[in-house]
Amino acid sequence: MFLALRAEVESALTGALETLDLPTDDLGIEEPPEGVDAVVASSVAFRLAGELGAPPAEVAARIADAVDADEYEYVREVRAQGPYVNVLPTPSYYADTLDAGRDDDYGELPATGEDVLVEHTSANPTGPVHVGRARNPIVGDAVARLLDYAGHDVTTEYYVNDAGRQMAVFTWAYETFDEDDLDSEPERGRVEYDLVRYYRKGNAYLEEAHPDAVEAAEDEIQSILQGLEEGDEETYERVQRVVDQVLGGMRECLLRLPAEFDEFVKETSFMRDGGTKELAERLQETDEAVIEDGAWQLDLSEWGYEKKLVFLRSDGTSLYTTRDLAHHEWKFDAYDRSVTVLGEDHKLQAGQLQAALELLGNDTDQLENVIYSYVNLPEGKMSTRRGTGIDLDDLLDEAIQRAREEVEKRLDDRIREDDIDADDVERIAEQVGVGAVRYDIVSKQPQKAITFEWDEALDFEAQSAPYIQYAHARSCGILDDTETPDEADASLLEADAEIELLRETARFPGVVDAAATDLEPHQIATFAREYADAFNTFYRECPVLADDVDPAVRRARLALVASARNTLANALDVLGIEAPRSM
RNA sequence: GGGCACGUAGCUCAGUUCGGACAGAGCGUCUGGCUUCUAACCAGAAGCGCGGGGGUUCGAAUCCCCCCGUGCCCGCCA
Repeated sequence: MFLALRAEVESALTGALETLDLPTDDLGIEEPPEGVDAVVASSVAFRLAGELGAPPAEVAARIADAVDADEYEYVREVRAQGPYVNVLPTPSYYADTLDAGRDDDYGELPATGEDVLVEHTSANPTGPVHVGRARNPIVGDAVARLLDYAGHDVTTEYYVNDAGRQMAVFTWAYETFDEDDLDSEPERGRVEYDLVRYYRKGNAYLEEAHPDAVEAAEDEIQSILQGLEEGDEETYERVQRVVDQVLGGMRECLLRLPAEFDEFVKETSFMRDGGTKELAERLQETDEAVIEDGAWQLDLSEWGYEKKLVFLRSDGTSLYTTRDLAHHEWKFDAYDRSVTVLGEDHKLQAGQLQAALELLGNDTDQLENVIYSYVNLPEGKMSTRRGTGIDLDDLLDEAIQRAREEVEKRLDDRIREDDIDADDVERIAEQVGVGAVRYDIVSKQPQKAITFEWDEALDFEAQSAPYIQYAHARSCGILDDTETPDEADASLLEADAEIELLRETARFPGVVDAAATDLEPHQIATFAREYADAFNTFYRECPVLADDVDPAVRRARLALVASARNTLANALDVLGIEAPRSM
């Protein structure tokens, strides 16, 4: 309802300003602070005060007088409060919110018909997913869900980097070394934990072995790269044997979050279909293409890049960015918009990619990036190759373990109404543990650096998923054994806590809209926390099922609780966090 | 050296796009609350003037300039 109200306010203010013969370019619409009855406000009077030579308060009063609230469904009254023009909503604003909130899909916006591709994670298939890059699947999955809620047709893509040097190294190492050569047992039963040992062994060998031996190995690695470039089928099969196994394990790990993908697009596919070769030829024909030291490069100084972008090595082979250009033209072909979630270390590359795409005549307005900073350990960076880092599997296991302890502690602490068996404990522990990890990451602005600390990542009491999940479980506790009334009179909701909760409920679709526009799922995380605050206050102050509650009031409160349950469940759903029915 | 990010209570973070109502939460500290729909909760107290300095403005955490600190990037790697 908030979006509808705001639209009415825009129209009303524009009309009022036109009546007064004032400019309407900036309406100064904002949400008032806590403690103000208004739901929407405007600070436009400040700006017009100078022009009119009158104090802001007087201007605000004049504007408020010029609005006829009767023309609008949700605007009850527009009044000046000091220099602000404040808008109070009609009873139907609350009544319609109470109705809309009871739909299971409350918060989902109407379909836009826009096809959006969200590429995220795309971690090189070299080994177990570690926490350093865990931000990518968590933020990426939330962005995809958010755009879905905002009404777009979303496809998620994992771009598989199976053509680079590291995969050639991996393939060589996998074929060269035996189990006996490895100096450690796999840390886990899953396949990527087994195979990563070959990758690490290979890298160590290249650093430590006799120069002659290293040269022989390098020859083999080069022949793999050349084979891929030439589209040699046997080489391709050899590399894929490693890629598919490791990727399969990584997918299982990501599924625990859960992060799922509609498409796995392989980098080699743009070599095998000739797309990269054709693209390089088009680049060669541009005015910006130059040959330096035998390599084809792009002079992108017009776009502000000092560094030239090499797109063909002196031996004629393509580079990652060359293939990624073909990849992106493929995206542009198939989708209306393309969003990529990537680490800040790829920022320069992404900028050059965009410039090159423009150079090739693409409309890059359809391309957007969500950039995040890596999660580091107190002692430094995490690395798959060196084997330093916390595995995402370990983090999730630890989170679930700590959540299980909490659930069990609470079982001992108090007598509960609901019956919880061992399966329930396990389910709740998983929902809460994984949810806590996701919320910890998705609730922060992605561009801020995070240093990983176990106790911080696994703090269930701070502003965390469990707090929001708990509010949801409480709402279920009220609704579970109760008939949800068909009729509910919103005007009976008069307590501060009730009105506040209803106001917050009304905001939800608007928050989805804003967060999706900005590609910022953390806005949903902030909202969800504030919403849980409002619900918990309501829960404390307004009994629903108590005997002395008037039946009509009870019906209204039940409807409000149903709206709250849907809002909490869907806000969590946007973030990819489960909403337990009991905790 | 250059480019890009980030710097808000003791700690972890919202707020910065689009400048406006007293700068907000959680944790921690202190106080009170479970015969009442789940106390992973609620209510209250103390605590920051937004890295530093200039500027623009009626008004700056928010915009501009300089400086300091931290991170990332500046490969014929990905």
